[in-house]
Amino acid sequence: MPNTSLPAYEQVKAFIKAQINNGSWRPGDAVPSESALQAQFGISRMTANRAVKELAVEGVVKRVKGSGTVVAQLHRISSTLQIRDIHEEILEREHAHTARVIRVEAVRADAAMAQVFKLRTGARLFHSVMVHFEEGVPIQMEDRHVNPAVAPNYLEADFTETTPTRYLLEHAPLTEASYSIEATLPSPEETRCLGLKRGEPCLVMTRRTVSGPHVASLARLVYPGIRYSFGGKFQL
Amino acid sequence: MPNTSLPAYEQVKAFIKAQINNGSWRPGDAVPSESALQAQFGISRMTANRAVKELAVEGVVKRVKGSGTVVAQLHRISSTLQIRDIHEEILEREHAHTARVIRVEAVRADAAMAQVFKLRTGARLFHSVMVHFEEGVPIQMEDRHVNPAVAPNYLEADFTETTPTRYLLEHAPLTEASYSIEATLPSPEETRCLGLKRGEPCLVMTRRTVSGPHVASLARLVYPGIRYSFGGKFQL
DNA sequence: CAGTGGTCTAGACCACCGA
DNA sequence: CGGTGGTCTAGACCACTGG
Repeated sequence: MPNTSLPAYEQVKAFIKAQINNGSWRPGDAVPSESALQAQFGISRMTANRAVKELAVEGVVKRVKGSGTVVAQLHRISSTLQIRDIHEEILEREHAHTARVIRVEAVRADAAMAQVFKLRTGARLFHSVMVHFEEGVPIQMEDRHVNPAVAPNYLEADFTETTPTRYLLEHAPLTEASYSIEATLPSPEETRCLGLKRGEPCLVMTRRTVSGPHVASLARLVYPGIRYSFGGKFQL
Repeated sequence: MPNTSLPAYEQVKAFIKAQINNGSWRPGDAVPSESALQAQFGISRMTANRAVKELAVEGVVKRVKGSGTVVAQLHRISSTLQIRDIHEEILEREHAHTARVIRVEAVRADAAMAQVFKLRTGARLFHSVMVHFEEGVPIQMEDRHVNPAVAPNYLEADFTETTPTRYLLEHAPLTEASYSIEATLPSPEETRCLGLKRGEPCLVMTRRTVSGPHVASLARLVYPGIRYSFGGKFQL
């Protein structure tokens, strides 16, 4: 009873987590039912429900309708990987963000790009290439293709003032995104623009965004492997 | 009104998401208050609260106590990065998992390792090195240090039968974990064990797990950059 | 001050599960 | 069948925000 001021459902959550952490309840063991918790803590069922439901969302317990609640088998080591606008990310570290625009142009989709955007080969696409600097140090090279249907004036945007990510989010409501992170060796141009030495590896995030019916954008974000890492934390 | 059978709170969530996705409500715009939704949908306040609260958890809207709810500024492109036992991950792809144990031993902590584990320099640690294969192809090299306090019999485990991750999860309830993902060039030993060519880059995940009062384990997981990527998806 | 979200209650009906 | 979780209601008190 360390905190009587905590909300009741938080106290119930803390109690359950404590039983799991100190080993009293092993994975697969049953967790008290909502009505049992209701009686034990002198709370209403809605409050007990909220506590257990949130633990289920966090992956700590597993609920089966009609059957009961059990401690989750493997405590998931999971974490929310935030993919954010590089501008905001740098500002949050209280650093200065600058950008150098290398290329903004209209291009024709090759077969691979056409497939990504669900357009025909040769369809018109916008293409931008730029380098982002944090405190003057190159930290990301952004090579992006954009569907003209969602941002017809993309070529006129001033990307020293706003980022493509921000521009797109403001002009095309985001409905879906997928990404992958890989390690690769950069191309000669990427090596030069990021100020890398020969053979130095990079983290590459490829990100595809969807806005309503359209595939909005495909971005290839190249980070110097030695100056950048994706990280996260998870707490039970 | 496509689905009258959907739970009421899901209908409210769908309504709000639709307004955002079709551009009627822009980032920063106010979302109707709980009492307004209550009246509009003919539901109780608890139900309206649940709908908006879940959207807040998903990052679609932002709530400020006493002030109100607004559409989130930047729709977070976020995704749960699952960090899982490599054995389960491979089985889920319906592939065969095998492992080759290279080294299992007790070592003395150097200064850096001691700091990670919050032990004194020279303290006894367990150390294991192994390679995981998917369908016979090397896919991860795992170099792991383990705190003897949480797994005193670690050296006796048969890691061709179980993975260190699984062994630790079963012997030490997990309370906290942090990780980072970087791109690096592998060491000569890693290059050899993973069957890489010279200069081929790798994804390295460094993962630290905590169990109760102890730092349980520090793992360095090396993946061939060309054969592996971390990926995820996000849907509004 | 009135309006907001945060929390909570004491009921309720339902679909589902296992015995 | 009884117990479970999933959902919902119609109230309530509180702390906080803004004008």
